[in-house]
Amino acid sequence: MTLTDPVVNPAARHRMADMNLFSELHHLVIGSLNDMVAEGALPDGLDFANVAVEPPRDPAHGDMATNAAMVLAKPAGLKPRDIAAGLADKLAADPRIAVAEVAGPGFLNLRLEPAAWHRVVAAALTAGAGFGASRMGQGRKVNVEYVSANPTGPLHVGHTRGAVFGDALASLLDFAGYAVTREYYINDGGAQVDVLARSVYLRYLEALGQQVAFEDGTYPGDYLIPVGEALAEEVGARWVDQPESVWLAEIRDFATMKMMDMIRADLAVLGVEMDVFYSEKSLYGTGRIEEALSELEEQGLIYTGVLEPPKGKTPEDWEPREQTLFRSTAHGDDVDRPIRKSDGSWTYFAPDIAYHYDKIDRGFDELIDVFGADHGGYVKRMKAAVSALSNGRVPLDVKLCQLVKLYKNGAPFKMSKRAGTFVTLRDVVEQVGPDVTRFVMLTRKNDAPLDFDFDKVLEQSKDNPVFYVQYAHARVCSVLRKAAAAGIAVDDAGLAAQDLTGLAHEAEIALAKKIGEWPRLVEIAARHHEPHRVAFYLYELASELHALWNRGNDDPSLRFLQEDAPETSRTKIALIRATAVVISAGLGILGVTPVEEMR
RNA sequence: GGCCCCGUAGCUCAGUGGAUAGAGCAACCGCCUCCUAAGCGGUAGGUCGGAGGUUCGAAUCCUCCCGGGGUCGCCA
Repeated sequence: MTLTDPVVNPAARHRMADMNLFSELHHLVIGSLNDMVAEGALPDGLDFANVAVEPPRDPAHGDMATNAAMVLAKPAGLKPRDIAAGLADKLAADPRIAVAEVAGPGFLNLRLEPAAWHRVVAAALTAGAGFGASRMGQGRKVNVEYVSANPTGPLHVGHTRGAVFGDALASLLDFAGYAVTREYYINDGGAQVDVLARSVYLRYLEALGQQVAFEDGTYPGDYLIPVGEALAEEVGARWVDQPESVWLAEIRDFATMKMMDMIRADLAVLGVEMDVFYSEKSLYGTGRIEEALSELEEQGLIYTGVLEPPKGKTPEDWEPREQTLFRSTAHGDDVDRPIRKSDGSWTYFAPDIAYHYDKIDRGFDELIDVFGADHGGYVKRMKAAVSALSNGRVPLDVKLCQLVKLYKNGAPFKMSKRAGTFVTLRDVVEQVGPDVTRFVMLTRKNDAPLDFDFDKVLEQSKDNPVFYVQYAHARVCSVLRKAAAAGIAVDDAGLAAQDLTGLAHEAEIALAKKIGEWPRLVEIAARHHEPHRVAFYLYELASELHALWNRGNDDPSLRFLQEDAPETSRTKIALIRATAVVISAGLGILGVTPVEEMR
């Protein structure tokens, strides 16, 4: 996926209003390069796609750096430093740029005028929660499928991570300009809901006073007791001593409905709200599965055949078997995959194909599936199916969430259904709250395992990133309250209009620069489908604020409230209020509420 | 054995094809008559698992190898 398109794009002017300094300067650089082409300083027909404007790793190299000269040197047949020098002359004429100097092998380092950073602060105050929102997605329709837990019991910790990840990713994409649908696929069509029904039947008998035994192959969980009771209340004793054929279908529907009510409530506790719950069962008997498969059949991708045994390790009960197969290898999979069981019924893969076909049919431009890491082996065949069904038009990105390891006071906390130490989503949220749960779940990349310590996540110290970020926001609010009490106006509109030329100290500019990174970070995180980047950025932003705050200890002129100097105070308050605006926006994407005080 | 993910400071982890690879913890040295010290500054700590390759430039892309985890035809 490429971010933007080239060169003289009329939309470029509008992007200026986004106040993404990086993309602004990128367009400036590209424009200058075009000028150089027009003047004959560069040959025609150069590809500027790899020209980047980025913050250098070492701040000593300035505020921005571009690799333009090094990328273009070879195709242009010129020395990188010569191109850089020519480009530097052009860029130096821009009012935002204080210094443009050639460095190293041909980097062009740019130092910006403080006013450029002041504009960032004002833009944040003006845009408020919308600061950093991007048009990158151009309204493209994205479907994010997540959680999709079997409707057979309460959500557990693993689901919690997927729920938070998927939800934050959806918010991030929304913020980046996509039209997002949050979706949950209910696996209510397979054998596991029959098991659920039998388990509920036992609880039903129990509710009617019978002694029952839970054998293997049933769910013994207490959460089914009220379901059995509710069923007994509704139908009375009429299914006692009746064969399964009489009650199975009805109890299955009843139980699935109850489970989904519970799951919805669990998600609500976490603050997750789906747009669509899509039932697997609704695909059966309606021709939807057949429709999807006939689409594949027309492409010659369905055949009857015998699979080779897995290479290396052959299962003991392996025997050659003829089955209906999907030629997923034609779309990048390693082996073809069965879509029918030997009894003629569908494998789980068949309705999944139909489900994704339906998503494509609903007009989504991109699909994202969030799965647990144990579904890794499923990725290639799903991508193959989507590729085939959409003729390669719709990309599917599958994000795998690794395990969550639980700790209590530094000691591993083993989960066991039998020992009753099964930790549910609700357990976690009730113990530490939705905000902490959500933030902590995003303090690791999705494909890295996550340690979750019930005690450490509640610790109020800088070791706890949740607290650290919240504290930064609270500190700003504290200053605003004090300022208001001193009669200083601190409304955002007024602060946005404040003259900021007084913000000149390097520690103040450093904070403004961090704020300026926000729009760029949003786009990078969205492009990678990685919401954890938002959490890490917020930590860095909070760190800049805490640093500046403490500089006030040594240097009173850096304190935000300056006695008898309300204008100076307002200037400094504009900076930290802009910081709070970004923290608030970032936390909003993560689904975390910013706190105003922490006492 | 095939496929997927991971391997970066003593520990836990960030890192967008860019310059001398970062943060937190732990260790050591400092900072509160002052907006929340629930915080901040500094010192020290690295063959980015290994070897090739692509590139002007690789922790990042490709190949192979080593180590850890996941997964592997009628469970979803």
